[in-house]
Amino acid sequence: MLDAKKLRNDLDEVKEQLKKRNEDISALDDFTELDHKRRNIIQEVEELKSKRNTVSKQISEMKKAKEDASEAIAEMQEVSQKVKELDEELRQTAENLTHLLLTIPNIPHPSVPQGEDEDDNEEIRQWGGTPSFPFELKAHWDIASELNILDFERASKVTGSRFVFYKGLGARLERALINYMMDLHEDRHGYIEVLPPYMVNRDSMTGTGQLPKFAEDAFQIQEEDYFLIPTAEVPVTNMHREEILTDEQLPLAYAAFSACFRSEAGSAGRDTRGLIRQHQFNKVELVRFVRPEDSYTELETLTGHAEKILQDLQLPYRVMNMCTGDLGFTAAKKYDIEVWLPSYNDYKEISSCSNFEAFQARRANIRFRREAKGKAEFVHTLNGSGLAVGRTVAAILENYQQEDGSVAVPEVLRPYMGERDVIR
RNA sequence: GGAGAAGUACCCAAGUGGCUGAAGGGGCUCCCCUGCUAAGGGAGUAGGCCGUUCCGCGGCGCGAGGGUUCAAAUCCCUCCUUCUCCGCCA
Repeated sequence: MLDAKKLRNDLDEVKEQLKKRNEDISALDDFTELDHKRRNIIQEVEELKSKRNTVSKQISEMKKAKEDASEAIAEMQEVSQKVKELDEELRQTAENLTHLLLTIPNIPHPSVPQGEDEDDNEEIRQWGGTPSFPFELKAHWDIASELNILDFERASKVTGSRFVFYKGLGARLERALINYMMDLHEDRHGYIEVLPPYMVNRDSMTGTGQLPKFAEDAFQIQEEDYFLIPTAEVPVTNMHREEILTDEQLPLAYAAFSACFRSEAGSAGRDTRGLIRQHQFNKVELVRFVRPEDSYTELETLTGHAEKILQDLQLPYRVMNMCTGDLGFTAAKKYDIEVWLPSYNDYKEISSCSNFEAFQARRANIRFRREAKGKAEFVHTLNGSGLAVGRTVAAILENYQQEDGSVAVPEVLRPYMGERDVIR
């Protein structure tokens, strides 16, 4: 959510900034009118309430003095009726205004390259080069089925398409990665470990920006107004919804492992094979609450924490600075980390590291105070995958495949794999 | 899931319709007093949000949302959370 005061003062400038996103922002045209209407009603209704408060007190005194107050009471009956009508009108107007604000995307940071779509994203750096294979390489789903460590067929029988059973050393590899990532972030990068709820309520989904605009991307629980989390970002960021943090608490950093659930609406036919696009997948998510002035150096720190995993795993990757047209609704700036997938002969997103500035904090009302008596300010929130576990498994299977069909185990994972050095 | 009880400020807590724009404690901050400390005395402690003609004024705030009333922490309804007991369960 953007700052209503900023929209009031610099609407044209905001529009100019948002145009770069290549998105429909015509809803903003109604802002000024709604904002004025709201403030006019407030003035009118508060004047009446003030009068009512004063006269009510007089009525009380008149009654005590045994005077006749019926005239004043009759008058206040009318005032109260009017107040009721105006309050309703105000509620309606404020709701419209809030809804409008909730559907306007974040303003891109000046360091975000301007562009229309993913082709305009800017490569920041590469790591690890691209490996060549002296034999015919296989896609991870073929490697996995030959090793009997992933079972897509039975998962579609038991549930449906885009679900998977991990089996044997496949399941072990997934679990090893989760433990490896969590240990690293907790022990070396200073994150507090969190195991969050996998369902959240509507306010939480609104706080981080999944609702109201992107309802079709989420799975919703029928009996309750709950949603399966599409990422641990939602429960973890919302942990501090409606809170005022102290300055000493910042920067506050959480690492959370969770399953993630996405309906993948509109992705029919894309990445249909393998682990890349599932309705349920595991992810380790890093979430940071920081002082506004620190958020851009924090974004670099956060991205570095995610990159460290890939470096330890010796997986080639590149870091992309997402352009204005590919930024996503909530981010002011976003780096995608893309891992090399030999079967795609291309890089594929494995982590997304974003600075939301105050966009989520304003929606979720997460603030901090620099001094005990100081004014509460919005924090900046950031998050990034560290990493998507399923895609990491895919990358390991493909990059570590060997001619005989086996897969070498990355060295850092061996302690987590019962000291095995190969999956065969 | 059933039955009961409770949600008031940083914490505890009084409060059954109008001097409650919330008593009283505790804690915290500042001051006084006594070599230091403890004890004692005094003052402050509703923040937050919203509006505004912004060193001021006004509105809303007693779990949340509605309702009754000239007037609601107080009466009524719905919901949420916590606690106790029962049931079920990993």
